[in-house]
Amino acid sequence: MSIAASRYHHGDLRSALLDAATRRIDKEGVDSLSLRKLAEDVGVSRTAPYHHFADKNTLLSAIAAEGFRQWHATARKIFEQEDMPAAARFRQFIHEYIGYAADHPQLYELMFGRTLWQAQSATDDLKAVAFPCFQFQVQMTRFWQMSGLLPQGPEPLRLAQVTWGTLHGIARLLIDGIYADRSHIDQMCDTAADLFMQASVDRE
Amino acid sequence: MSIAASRYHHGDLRSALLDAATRRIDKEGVDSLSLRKLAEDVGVSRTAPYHHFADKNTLLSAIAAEGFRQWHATARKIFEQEDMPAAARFRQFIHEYIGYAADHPQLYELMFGRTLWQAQSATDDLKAVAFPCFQFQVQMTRFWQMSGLLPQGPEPLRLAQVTWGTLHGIARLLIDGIYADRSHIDQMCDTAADLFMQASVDRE
DNA sequence: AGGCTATGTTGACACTGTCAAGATAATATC
DNA sequence: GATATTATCTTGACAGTGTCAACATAGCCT
Repeated sequence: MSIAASRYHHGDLRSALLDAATRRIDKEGVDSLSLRKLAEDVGVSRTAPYHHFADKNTLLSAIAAEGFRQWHATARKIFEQEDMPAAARFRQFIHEYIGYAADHPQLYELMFGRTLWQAQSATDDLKAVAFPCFQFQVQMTRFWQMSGLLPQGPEPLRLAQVTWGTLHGIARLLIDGIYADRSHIDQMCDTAADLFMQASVDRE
Repeated sequence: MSIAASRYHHGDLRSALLDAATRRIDKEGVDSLSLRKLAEDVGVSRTAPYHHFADKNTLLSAIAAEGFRQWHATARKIFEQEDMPAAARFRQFIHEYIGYAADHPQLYELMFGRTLWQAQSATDDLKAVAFPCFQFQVQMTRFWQMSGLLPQGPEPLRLAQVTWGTLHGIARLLIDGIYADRSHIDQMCDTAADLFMQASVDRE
């Protein structure tokens, strides 16, 4: 029982799986992740994971959920820097969002990609973490509208869908390598920020 | 030789495969498409497709390429309606783009998703069709900038990446069912259009 | 000590993409 | 028109996948 490697019960297989999976996803992407390779990584038989996750999808959902928790915390931190002017925070938020996606492309893909969302495969657990994250986006948008940073005409939800859509779209074009690459990141972020903020200037 | 069903050589297996695949993708999505089911659909053995496509990826690329050809033609048609004011054309373009994505979600996913682009799996053939399509987006952006519809500050390429990113992002949020659904489409499009065009108003 | 439950194991199944080798038909060549 | 070449299609095989069923082990509670 003393030597960790030689015991029958792993001890903390659940987190070991999550760790290994996260590492593998980060390296090779969601698609090439197999439960069997994963089990081997951790030194356990093929079907052992099924005692901790109902199926592959549940495991992926758990990893994505952790990603949302982290991102939500980061977003909150940026948004709540009250010593910084709203416009600067807004700009920083955009850079951080795209930066997060560019730094963890595979995780971002998992969090916001069709693998989990398209066929209603997202776990209730995942939804419970993700939706507050989405709603926070709307909250921030409302604040930026009230601050005069963003145009006040559209409903916050609509505007949030569009601004977030922009960030999401840029992130995806980058990640998937479609007509955009990492060297454009900062310029793209600034262009987006300018576009949004200029749109709010009052005119008579 | 007379009865089509009973001949050894299919006749036009290549297009039959493309047709069947396109139909299946439209119905069930790219992910659940299997070459074997496809072969069965067409009434041919599992490995017959390999005489017409190097591998699954090549077949998918061919389908995506056809999608790009179609979309490029549509975009061109909208853009070249010279009797219509530029602003209206711009707005229509946005609606059509999102509409196209919403009407053919699975094809859109294939065309712009990681399946083909992420791991450099896109065929040279596909790239040859897709890149002009991307570049057309930049061309249009430049025109809209010169027409005063879009802000003239940023480089056309950067601005195109951002505006296209917005459309792409909205499309993906819709398709993947992330905090947006079909009933929001028109409002989202108009919000985006307003946002972009308002940003171009001169101010002193 | 006994039994219950959580956790691990091997075996099996249906499914996938793809390669190799052989069969057949259309086509080109003499 | 006979023959050879080539395009096309077939079956067989392999390694890989997710997941279920049946069984084994160990930890914990009474």
